[in-house]
Amino acid sequence: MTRENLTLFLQHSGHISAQQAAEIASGFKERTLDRNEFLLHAGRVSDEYFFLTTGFMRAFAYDVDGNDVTTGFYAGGQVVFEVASFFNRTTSSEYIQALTPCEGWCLTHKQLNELFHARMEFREFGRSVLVRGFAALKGRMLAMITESATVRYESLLKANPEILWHAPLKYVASYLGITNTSLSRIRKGTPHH
Amino acid sequence: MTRENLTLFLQHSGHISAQQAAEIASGFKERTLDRNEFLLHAGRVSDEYFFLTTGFMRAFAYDVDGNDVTTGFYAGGQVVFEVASFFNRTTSSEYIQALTPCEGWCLTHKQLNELFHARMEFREFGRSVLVRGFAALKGRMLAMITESATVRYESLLKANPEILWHAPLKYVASYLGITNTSLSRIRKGTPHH
DNA sequence: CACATTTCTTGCCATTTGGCAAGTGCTGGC
DNA sequence: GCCAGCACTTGCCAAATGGCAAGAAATGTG
Repeated sequence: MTRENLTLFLQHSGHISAQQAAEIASGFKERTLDRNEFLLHAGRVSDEYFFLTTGFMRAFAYDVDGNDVTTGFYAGGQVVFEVASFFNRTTSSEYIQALTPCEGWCLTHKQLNELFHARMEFREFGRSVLVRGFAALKGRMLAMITESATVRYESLLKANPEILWHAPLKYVASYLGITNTSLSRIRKGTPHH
Repeated sequence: MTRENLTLFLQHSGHISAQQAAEIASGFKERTLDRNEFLLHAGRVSDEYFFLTTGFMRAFAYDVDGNDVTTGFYAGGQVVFEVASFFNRTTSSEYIQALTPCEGWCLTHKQLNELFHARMEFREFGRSVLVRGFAALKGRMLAMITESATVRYESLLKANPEILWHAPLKYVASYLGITNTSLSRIRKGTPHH
């Protein structure tokens, strides 16, 4: 993706004027990731605010028993970073990994703060990224509490079919909060027993 | 709570100087709620950024079957508002209700934006409120996926015993993602069958 | 204080989901 | 192109959680 496209992306995602968007875009550094490459390792401090333009990523953590649990999926057009680690400058307990080759643009924490300080529109954009992520997670949580695994899977299939294109089913399963065995049975469709 | 205490609260919660804190505090309006009174109704737009000083509150929504699902609990010292509704100025799908008589201080969306614009320290404070809420919800989600209902209950009991003081068990149950029947059996301790 | 209402518990059983292990199939590297 | 290693499926059964309904306990109200 060219820097011109990044400019357009900023304009459309966040009510930012063409002029401002071009100036903001000039500070970003291009970054690509190979398939399976990590954007962030657990134990490190997240210092990349990454605008993913093409490709597909996931975030995951290990639970106490050492199981890999997928905490999020990210497609092109989304901002990818670990919120708490990035803003609080604490070590991350999550990994972020490319599931396909990825391209995008990134800012360091320092650059982001300077831009937030200098440009109100970009500040609003940054806030809306946080608010959007928060609201999405609340929705997932409510679904987790009130809907069956089957319904959660069907909703995901309808709302985010691209996840099923790019991620192995075992990652989808832990994201949905079920085992890969159960997901397999749900996908088969017939009642299990 | 006096306005002087609000000033101290701001100082300690957000690296805000005494001088700034006093100026910021001067804009807040005092607000009290009776037990069971609503801070926010579903269908309305949240316009109160509420610093709860004393009392206990909960947020909840209704699922498709009309069941009341508790989405959050709030104790004194926390900021209470519906993030998406407040910042995006959209109608809320959640209610926020006082479980005990409550006291606190509030800001409107307009006031908050003016303060964010004028005062960098307060902006940082606002961001940290969002980040903290986001991280807490991620932790709850991970626990929901990886831990049994019994473990989730025991963790809650250890980390937030005040919830059990103030909220009826049926609210705690839906917050934990289980039925009140199951919570009752978990509390009893003996295996159920 | 007495009543009505709500909350909580408990027994019975159903349903959902998980664990394990074997088997199948796909994929990627040499 | 072959082999090794994952990923996925499936059968069997176990464990966790839920649904319902009755009763007990707590709570609010006049």
